[in-house]
Amino acid sequence: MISDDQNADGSDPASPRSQDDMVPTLEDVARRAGVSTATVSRCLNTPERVVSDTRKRVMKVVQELGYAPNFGARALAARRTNTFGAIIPTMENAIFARGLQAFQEELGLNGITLLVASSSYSPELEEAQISALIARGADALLLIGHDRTRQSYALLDRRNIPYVVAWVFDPEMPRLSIGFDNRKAMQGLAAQVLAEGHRRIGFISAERTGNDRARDRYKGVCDAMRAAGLDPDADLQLIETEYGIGKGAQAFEKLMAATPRPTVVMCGNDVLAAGALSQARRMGIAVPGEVSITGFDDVEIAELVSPALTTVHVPHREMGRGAARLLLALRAGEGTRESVELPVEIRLRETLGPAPGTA
Amino acid sequence: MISDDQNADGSDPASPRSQDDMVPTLEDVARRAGVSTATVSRCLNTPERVVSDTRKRVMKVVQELGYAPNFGARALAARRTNTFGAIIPTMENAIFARGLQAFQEELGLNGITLLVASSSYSPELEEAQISALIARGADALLLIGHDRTRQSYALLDRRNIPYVVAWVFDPEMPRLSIGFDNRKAMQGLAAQVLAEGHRRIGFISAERTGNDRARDRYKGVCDAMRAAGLDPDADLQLIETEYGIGKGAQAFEKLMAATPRPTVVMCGNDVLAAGALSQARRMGIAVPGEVSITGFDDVEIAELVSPALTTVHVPHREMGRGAARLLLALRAGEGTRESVELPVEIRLRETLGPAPGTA
DNA sequence: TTGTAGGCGTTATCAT
DNA sequence: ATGATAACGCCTACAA
Repeated sequence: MISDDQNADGSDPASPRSQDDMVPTLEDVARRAGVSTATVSRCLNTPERVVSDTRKRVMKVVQELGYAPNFGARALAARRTNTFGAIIPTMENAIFARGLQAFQEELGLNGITLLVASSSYSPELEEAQISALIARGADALLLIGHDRTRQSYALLDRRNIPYVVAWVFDPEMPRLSIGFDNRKAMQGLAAQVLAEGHRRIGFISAERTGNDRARDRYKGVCDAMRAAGLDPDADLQLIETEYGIGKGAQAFEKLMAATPRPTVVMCGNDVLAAGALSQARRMGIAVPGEVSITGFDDVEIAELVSPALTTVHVPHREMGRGAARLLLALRAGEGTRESVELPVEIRLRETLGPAPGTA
Repeated sequence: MISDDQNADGSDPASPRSQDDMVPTLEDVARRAGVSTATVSRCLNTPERVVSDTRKRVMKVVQELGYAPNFGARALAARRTNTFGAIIPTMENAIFARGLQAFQEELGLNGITLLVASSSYSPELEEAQISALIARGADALLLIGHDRTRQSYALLDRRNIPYVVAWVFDPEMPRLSIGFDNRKAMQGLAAQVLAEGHRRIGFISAERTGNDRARDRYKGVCDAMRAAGLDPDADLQLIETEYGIGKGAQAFEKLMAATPRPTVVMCGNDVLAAGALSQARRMGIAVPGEVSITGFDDVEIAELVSPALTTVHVPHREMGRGAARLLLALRAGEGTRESVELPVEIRLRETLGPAPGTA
């Protein structure tokens, strides 16, 4: 915590680590307040069980010394941490940031602290993070999506850590989750697209390995196509790419190189779609006149861009808040084991129009 | 980790929370592997100091039992946590998300875990978070800006926790920091604006209380105006607002209601500017023909919007990475006590043009 | 109401 | 190379 070598102050090595000695402990407080450590502990944890007079005295000393309980010791002795953990793929994606903010706010209301880790979409890394959070005594965990290593689930099960899978609701998955049905949602949007007469579809997907949301969204498009008598293998052109406006732009350009061109480019998320849109402008392609574009998530940029993006609105904050409540209930032993499906809503804005040549 | 009241399990109600009994400890592993706890500990921490044969045996048992060291106990005994903490105002702001991601990546490379908390721009809340992170044994802290309670600094000092103030470089502040000079940067941009002939300036600022970055940016505009012989009190119209595209739009509308209108609306950040821009379009005001608009930060939307936003580019990722390195060095005792000023760059794009009526 | 003392799971210092 | 064992800081029966 401090320099070991730097302070080569000649003689009486003036204890190069003079700070640690100064971290006050419960005992320091107790001694200085003239009470036992038990009393100090009570002042901090169950103030009502100590007479107001001594409590005041103790709290004063606590202030003076700037005492803060050692979390490790406390966890060790009390066997609970009032800490929840969350592992998200990345903080750079606004949809997680927003949901997490709500998650944290709800937890804060209940006196519990949130630890956040991000896995960079790597199941192995996520496994390590889960392990780390468990080791840190996380009372419960928020996870994104169902895709993870078998060991991750084994870890969770063995310790019987309450957890909830968020951002996804898959009726076929038995795990407790809160979110929406990505496949169904995208299918709904695709149905709208097909209703506009589009038959050649380009799809810009986020990377699907280790990401069930992305996979489901892709499947949703296929579902809708089949339902309309189309063959995804023939009429759907897929590009998988990383996250980012620039990536969406590149993918769009590639898609436009095909002959014949797709008449609509559906995107796995709004950021990709925003990139596609900007590229269309750059290429002088009219949207939705020549090509329609759709997104997913309905983040702020969806309304900002021009023409405004047709997309699927997802209740991120509600998901975060709901996840917190589920976990809180679970921890309290209330058997809220029912997954919750949140509604999404197709937002028809300006980037989706009829297929060119349609009456 | 367990409910205190709930499980009033009268008789044998199938113990609703039978997990805790099964959490393996070092001792369990030791017993099952037929070695001492010390050896197991060594296998985990200094594997080179234990013969390969026993090590394999031990690790096998570790696997079987799904053992994970108890963090609290470890912190207690080892007196270090390999954990850094970061407190940001909000996760919903992309500039922090991005910097934090880089911060975390750098830390991960060095085997240290990051704990993130957000203060919602409240100094009191931040103080509590600092305390919580210290209690959790954070070895070092990343903080945003200089504005915080006196007690917060007292806390930090008393425990001698290494910390770095990021997103800001204020030559007048002695504290170790990494970032850029918000005031100077905004002054530079404002000078450009003035050079385009603008004389009536509208400024949409983020809320300035508890936010020195916002204050400094505002001051920067004033500096530039004075340098050009203008009086900020007379020629600058200020609106302070919350974060968000919608808020920027509202503020812009309000600014446009003035007579005479400002010929340029400078914004404290890109998100506000994006909102202003969208509102201009909505109101049929030509940008930059009738009104120029500028942002700050150069986040992705700055290039996405049309016309593209003139703004100040800030190296968010470099800040995160640099902060990590500073902290790492500090912890290692390398006396890198020098604040680092990162360069910003004015990005002249399309939303800034000459003042109407200028030759 | 308050104090005493045992124990929580690891690490680290000595021995062996 | 490995094993005992004493901390580490706090909580919580239990006793007073």
